[in-house]
Amino acid sequence: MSIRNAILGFLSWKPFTGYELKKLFADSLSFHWSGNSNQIYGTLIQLHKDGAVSIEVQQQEKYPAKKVYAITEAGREELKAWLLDGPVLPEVKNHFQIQLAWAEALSGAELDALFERYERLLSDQILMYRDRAARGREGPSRSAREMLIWMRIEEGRLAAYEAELAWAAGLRKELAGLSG
Amino acid sequence: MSIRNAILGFLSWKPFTGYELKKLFADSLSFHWSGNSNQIYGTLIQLHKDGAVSIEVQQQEKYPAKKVYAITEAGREELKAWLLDGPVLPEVKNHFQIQLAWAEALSGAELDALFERYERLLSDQILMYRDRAARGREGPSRSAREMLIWMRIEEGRLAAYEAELAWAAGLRKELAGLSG
DNA sequence: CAAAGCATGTAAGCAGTTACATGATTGT
DNA sequence: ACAATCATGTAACTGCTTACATGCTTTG
Repeated sequence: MSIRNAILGFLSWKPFTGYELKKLFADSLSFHWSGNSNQIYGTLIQLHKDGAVSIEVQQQEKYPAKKVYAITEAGREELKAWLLDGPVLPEVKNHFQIQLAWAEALSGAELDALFERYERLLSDQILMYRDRAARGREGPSRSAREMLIWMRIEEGRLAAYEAELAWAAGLRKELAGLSG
Repeated sequence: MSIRNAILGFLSWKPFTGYELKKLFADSLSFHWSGNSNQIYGTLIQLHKDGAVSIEVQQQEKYPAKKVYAITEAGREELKAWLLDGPVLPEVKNHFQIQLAWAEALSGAELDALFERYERLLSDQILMYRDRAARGREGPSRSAREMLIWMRIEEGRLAAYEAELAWAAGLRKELAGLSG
C-alpha cells in the first residue's frame, strides 16, 4: 500500500509524465504524499522494469525531452488486485494529542498558547481547503459514481479537520474552566 | 517529533524498563507506535548517550537483570522544549479513501463488498475501544487537568472512528442508490 | 536580471516495520 | 508439552523526506 498504487491509479486515467505526476501529488488535498521526485521517478523506473507501464519518449523543441508513461494490461491487473485487497484502517499520527498527553510540565498559560497555535493552524488549513474546493475541481470524471466518490472524499477530509478544531476548542474551554 | 519524545513523556511520569515501555506502547490506544524492541531499546541507548536518562541495573533472582531508566534534568528540559515547540497538523493516511479514489475498475458488487469489509473493520475497532475504555483507565493522574486531557484524547479517537464509519456507511448508501 | 516553469534524476538520512536471536520461568 | 512472560538486543528492510544537481525557457 504505497505511492506505487496511486501512480497506477493516475495512469489508469490517462498517460502522464513523471513531472506531471509530481504536480498531481503536490497539488492534491486528498493524498498524503509530498510528491518528491525521488519517489516518483524511482517508482516509475520500477514500474517499467516490472512491465506495469510503457514509456514513450517525446522530443520537444524548446523543453527537455519527456517520458510519457502509460499503464499496460499487467499494470491494470496489478491495480485491480490492489483494489480487491482487504481494506486497512486509517493511520493517524496526531502529534498535537501526543504533546497534550505529556503537557503536565506546562503552565496553564503555556498550554493555552499551544492550543491557540494549533487552532489557528487548523483553521488556516480549513480555509485553504474551502478555497481550493470553491475554485477548481481536481480529479477525473469517468462516471457519476467516480465523481460522487471524489466529492465525498474531499468533504470527509474537510469534516475531519473541522471536527478536530471543534474538539480542540471544546477541550481548551474546559481547561480554562478548571484553572479559572 | 518521534517516539523519543513519547518515551521521555512516560519517564517523566516514573522510571520504567525498556520492556515495560514496550508494553505501554503496544497496549496503548492513543499512540500510533507498534512498540517494537528495535526502536525502544535503540532510543533508550541514544537517550542515555545524550544524558537525558540515567540507568540503574537491577539484578533479579528468577528473571534476567533489568535496566530501569529514569529521566534526568536534561531529559526534562528536552521534554519541555518539545512541548513548547509549535504544534503540527495531524498526519492521516486513509488507505481506504485512496482505494476508493481509484475504484473505477471495480463492479458495483465488488465496491460494495469493499465497503462492507471496511465497515466491519471499523466497527470491530470501535467495539474494542469501548471495551478497553470500560475496563481499565490507562495513563497517569497527576492532576485533574491531566486526567481530563487523557480522557478527551481517548474520546476524540473514538469519535473519529465513529465519524469515519458514518461517512463510509452514508457513501455506501448513496452509491447503492446510484446503481439501483 | 531574477524567479518560476519544464523535465529528469541522485544522495543521504529518518522513523518506522517485521523477523530473528537468546534463555530462564511460569502457567495451561 | 507448549505457550506465554520476563528481559535485552540485532538485522534487514520499507516508505518516505529534504536537499542537491543539471540546464534550457519563459514570465515578471
